[in-house]
Amino acid sequence: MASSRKASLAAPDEIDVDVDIVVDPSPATEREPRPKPKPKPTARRRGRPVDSDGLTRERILVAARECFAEAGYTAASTHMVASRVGLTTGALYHHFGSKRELYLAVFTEVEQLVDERFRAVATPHATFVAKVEAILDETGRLSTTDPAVAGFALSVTGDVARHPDLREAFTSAWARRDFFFGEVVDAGIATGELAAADRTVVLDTVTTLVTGLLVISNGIPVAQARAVEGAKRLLAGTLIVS
Amino acid sequence: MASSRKASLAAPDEIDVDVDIVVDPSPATEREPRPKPKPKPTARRRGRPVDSDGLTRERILVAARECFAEAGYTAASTHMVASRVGLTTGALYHHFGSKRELYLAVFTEVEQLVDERFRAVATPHATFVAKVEAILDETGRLSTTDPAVAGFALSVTGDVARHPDLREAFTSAWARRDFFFGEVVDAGIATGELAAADRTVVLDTVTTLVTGLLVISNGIPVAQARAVEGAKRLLAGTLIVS
Amino acid sequence: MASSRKASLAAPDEIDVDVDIVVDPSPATEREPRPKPKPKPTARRRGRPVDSDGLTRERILVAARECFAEAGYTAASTHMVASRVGLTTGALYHHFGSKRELYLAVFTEVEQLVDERFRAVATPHATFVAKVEAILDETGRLSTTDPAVAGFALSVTGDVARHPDLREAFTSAWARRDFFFGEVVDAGIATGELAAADRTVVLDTVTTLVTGLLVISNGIPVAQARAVEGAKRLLAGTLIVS
Amino acid sequence: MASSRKASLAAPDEIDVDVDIVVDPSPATEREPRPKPKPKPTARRRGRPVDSDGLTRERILVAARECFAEAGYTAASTHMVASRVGLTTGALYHHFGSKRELYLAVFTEVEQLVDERFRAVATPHATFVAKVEAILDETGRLSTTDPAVAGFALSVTGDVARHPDLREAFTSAWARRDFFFGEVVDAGIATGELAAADRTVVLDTVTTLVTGLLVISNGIPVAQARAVEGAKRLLAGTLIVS
DNA sequence: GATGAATGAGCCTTCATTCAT
DNA sequence: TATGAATGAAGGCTCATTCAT
Repeated sequence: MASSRKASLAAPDEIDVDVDIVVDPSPATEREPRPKPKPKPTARRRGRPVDSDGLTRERILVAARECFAEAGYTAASTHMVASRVGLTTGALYHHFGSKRELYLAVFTEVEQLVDERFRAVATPHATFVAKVEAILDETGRLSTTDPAVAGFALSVTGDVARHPDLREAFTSAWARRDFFFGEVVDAGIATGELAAADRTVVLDTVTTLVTGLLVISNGIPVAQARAVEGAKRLLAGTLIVS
Repeated sequence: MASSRKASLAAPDEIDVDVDIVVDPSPATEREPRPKPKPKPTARRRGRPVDSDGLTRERILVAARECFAEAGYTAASTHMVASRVGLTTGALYHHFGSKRELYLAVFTEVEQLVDERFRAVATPHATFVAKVEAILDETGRLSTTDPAVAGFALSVTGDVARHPDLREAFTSAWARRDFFFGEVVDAGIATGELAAADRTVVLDTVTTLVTGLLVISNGIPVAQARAVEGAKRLLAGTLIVS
Repeated sequence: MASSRKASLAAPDEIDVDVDIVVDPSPATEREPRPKPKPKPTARRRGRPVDSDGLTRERILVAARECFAEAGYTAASTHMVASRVGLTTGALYHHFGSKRELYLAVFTEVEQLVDERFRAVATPHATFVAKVEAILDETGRLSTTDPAVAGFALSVTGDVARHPDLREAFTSAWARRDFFFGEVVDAGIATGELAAADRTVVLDTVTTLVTGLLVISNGIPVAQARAVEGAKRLLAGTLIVS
Repeated sequence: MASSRKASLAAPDEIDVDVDIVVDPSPATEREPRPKPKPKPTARRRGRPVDSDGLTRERILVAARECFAEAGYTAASTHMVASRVGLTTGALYHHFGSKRELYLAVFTEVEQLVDERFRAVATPHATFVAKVEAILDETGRLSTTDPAVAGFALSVTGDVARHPDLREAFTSAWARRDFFFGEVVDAGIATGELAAADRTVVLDTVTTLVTGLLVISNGIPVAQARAVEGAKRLLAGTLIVS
């Protein structure tokens, strides 16, 4: 209800082109009790909702993930998250103690999800190159099917750097991913693809690639697809004729 | 006319309020982009020496760069910038019409600086690989000597994605860098190092690498150094034994 | 909020009523988890069905008294009270219609209790001075044994002044105490200790002393003890050598 | 600064204030454009051009004093203070960093004022009794001419007990007053009116009396006047016939 | 009777921005 | 040019209260 007002500005350059930043596929304009199969147009009543299904917490997490991905920690407001779920900010605090806590919860969930996906696609393969290729592919897939996850993953870097109090969970998560990537590299050393001395170098290189892909995806999806291919060919040694 | 707002955005409404308006006698329909008659002192006119103005302006830009790099667009406050220069926020508005304008100015400057540095180190080399290696090295150097620049470069990705109204300058800048990287790739095609058909793939791959390095640098500098090495060896084909 | 679901507790055999379960002097100290409803197996029921209501109600009153004493009307939240009893705020509303009503209930109870204690210690004595001394002593005792009562008694003054809608009960209570103190003074007039003309002066002076003691006690207990002695000696005329 | 606090605590409370009851004839009720800045001879200190309107700060302090006196720390909102001065809450923060800081500033000012007044009236007298009588009289005068000061002075006890972070200034202030009262008592010992052994007892008794008067004044002004008389006669030994 | 979920108002605080000086 | 004061819109969070279950 507060809104209205900026109507006046309306971006004159409606033309807008290209880029078109990612954006969540499910708009959820505002205020709509959205993910509900049964919309129930009436404004929410004061007490406990009739259709409470216990999924609210999960819905909040999803909305929060999108918001943080789209706007970052600071710019994403609790109101933004709440209204996307069709709640008031107060209700959010019934489920999460603070914005920070909410962020951390989203973080944990996302981090776990990404870790699982990477692990799932990499494990079946035997060689380092095959594993990394699978990871790169998965990175692309992730950005496509789950833009919010990718967006969030990107946001994290900046958000955490800026808000020291978010760092706690981040550190452990980063360690976990590092650990996983480490396993991949070690597999390469085992197969002889990599020199043991190059362990950290390779580790950081892979991390850089994946990070770069994640960032790129937030801008131009097509570019990411090509970059994935390029990265794979770089690994395979078929990109540069030499 | 219902302001057609891209449903896509969802981002916060930072958009400058546009309260604007001085008593505008013209009908409301007019949608002036902003009656700001900013002088745009970029182009020096009349031999008039910049009277300290240029000096303060530059100091503000430097401070702003740091702030935006450290905190991101939303979280960096005008006060933070002003106080770093030893001014009050009000004074800022003598040099820049708004936070957004300031950001754009910083952006332009940084983008130009980065472009110049990349160009400077790449040009002397003849081959694609050599050029890219030089760029990668320069990326590392940049992060070390000019963390604010690197930080800002990183922030940009997120900030721009989140604040549609910042996009304008971003698009052109991105195009410029793309253009430069395009030249580098073309050089590779000319030397036969790359297949013409791979142009875009390589372009995006290089971009991804550089982007990844920039992001990484904001977290663990050491990792970046190693990643630079790894990336170079990847290009050279000496990272993976195969 | 973490708040693990309490599910359990239940305690079906809550029927017991007993005499009155004196106010448990050591209720949940602070936000501690729920105070575990003590089973009290040897429940013996009286003829009344007493549905445990009286019990919970009393526990709430005790907790509320403490909270209001500690934090004042505004700052004491319903949550603070509820959690101290091991309930949710919603449950509070089963026993009291509103925070205000709860406050009023506590008020009435406390006021009555104080009145009774003062009356009990003063009555046995015959002279004004003896009665007042007894009251002063009792004030000290009250602050020590029942800090919550003393704290609340003090709080009242301010809370009532600030929240006009609480005034109703206050007025009558004040009248009651005034009435009692009036009796004490009248006793003094009867014995010839006081001049009839001084009635109101003495009345207000005694009130002031007691009030002062109550306030002081909330800060430094020791000081109160000394003040009690001082006041008594002032009455006895042995404080100032003259 | 720990200030001995009883573990059992129970803390005091908002003590009161009540200035109201009668329509407060004071300042701009709400939204008033701005009370004409009464030309208090701007004693511009130091050449520093603090600007002409150094009065706003003072106006805020006055309003805050009233608000805190009337409502206590918790219940007095920044909005309440701001609107009374004809400002928005935001403006408050231009002058005081936080509500707490504002409170502390008011506190310091009030404490100083009270101290000065007490000192001023007590000093001229030679005997303990005379000094105390003067103080008691001044307490009454204070409550009448400056209800906000008296109200605030009273509120302090409760507010400080409840908000530990306000304690800092309080402790020192309390010490200061104690010190002054100590001097008064010492004067009594010097004149032989008091036994040296009774020092603390007398000290606490006087404090209790003054405190009680302050509290009472917030409720029924007339009662206070009578209590002042009663207290003086108690000291003089003419209240009780004996 | 009690819980859990929700609301809506209000609070403290921050911030971009304006404007008189 | 620069400052200082001020505004108005949020923002994060708390709270009394309501109700379906």
